[in-house]
Amino acid sequence: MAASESSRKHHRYSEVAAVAAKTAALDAVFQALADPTRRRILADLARGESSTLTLAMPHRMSLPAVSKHLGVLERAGLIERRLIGRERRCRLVAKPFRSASAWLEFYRRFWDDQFDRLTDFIQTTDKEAS
Amino acid sequence: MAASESSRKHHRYSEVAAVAAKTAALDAVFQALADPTRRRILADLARGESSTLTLAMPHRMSLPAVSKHLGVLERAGLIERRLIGRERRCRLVAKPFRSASAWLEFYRRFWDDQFDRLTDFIQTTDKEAS
DNA sequence: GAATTAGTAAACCAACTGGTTTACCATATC
DNA sequence: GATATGGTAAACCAGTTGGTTTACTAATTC
Repeated sequence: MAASESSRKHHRYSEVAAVAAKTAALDAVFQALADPTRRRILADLARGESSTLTLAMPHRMSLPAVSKHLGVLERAGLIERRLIGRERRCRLVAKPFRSASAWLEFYRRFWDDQFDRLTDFIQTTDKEAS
Repeated sequence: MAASESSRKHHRYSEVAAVAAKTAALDAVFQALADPTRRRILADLARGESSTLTLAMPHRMSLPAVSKHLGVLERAGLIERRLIGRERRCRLVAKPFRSASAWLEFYRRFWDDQFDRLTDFIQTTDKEAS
C-alpha cells in the first residue's frame, strides 16, 4: 500500500472519528439540556460561579440527586468544577453551548425565509379567518 | 375577592402554566435532538420532504425503529406528517428549532466576550507553554 | 382479486435515567 | 479532638428509551 494511500485512508478515518466524536458530544450536550433541573442549574451558573449546596437550594430533591445532575453537566462539558476547601465550585464552560448553537444554526434558514412552512400555514389560516 | 385580584391571580397562574408548557416543550425538543439517528433524519428532511422508507434507508436498523424515531420527532413538534396514498410524508417544522436556538442564545454572552472562561484557560496555557 | 408495498401496533428486552436512602470522607469549626 | 458541614459513593427502584420480532392494515400493482 502506497504511503499516500495509507495517509489518505488515515485521514478519512480521522474524519470519521472526528465526526463520531462531535456526534457523541452533541448527544451528551442535548441530553444534558433536556432536563429542566439542569437547565435551571445552568441559568443559575450564568449569574456566577456557585457551589453544589447553593445550586441545590432551589430544587425540591435530595442533595445526591443534584450532585448527579452536576455530574451529567460536567460529563457533557457544560460546566467545570474545582475544589475550594470542602466546597465544590462550578462554573459554565462556553464551548458546548457554542457547538449546540452552531448545529441549530443550520436549520435557521427554515424560519428566516420562505422555507418556514409554519409561517406559510399561519398566513393561510389568517387569510381564511379574515 | 376583587375582580382585579382574581384576574391577577389568573394571570400569574397562566404565566406559570405557560412557562411550564415551554419547559416541557424544551425538554421534548432537546431530548429529540439528543440522538444521532434523529439528527440525521432532520438533516435529510432539511433537503426536502421525505417518506418513512426513504428516511429509513441510511440507517442500519429495522423500519419500526425508524418509525418510532419519527414519532419522537413528531411529538417534539420538529416534524409534521401527512398521508399521501400509502406513503407518510414528513417535513420539518421551524418553530421548535427557533425555541431551542433562542434558549441557547441566552448563553451566547459566555463566548461572545471576556466571559468565555475556556478562552482564558487556553490563553493561560499557551503562555505557560511558550 | 391476488400479491406487493409502505408502513404502524404490540409485545418484549436490555440498558439508561432520575430519583431515593444510607453510608462514608474530608474540611472546617468549637 | 469532637462535632458540624459540604459534599460524593453505592445500592436500590420505577419508569423511560432504543432496539428487536412478529403480526397486522391499507393502498397499489399485476
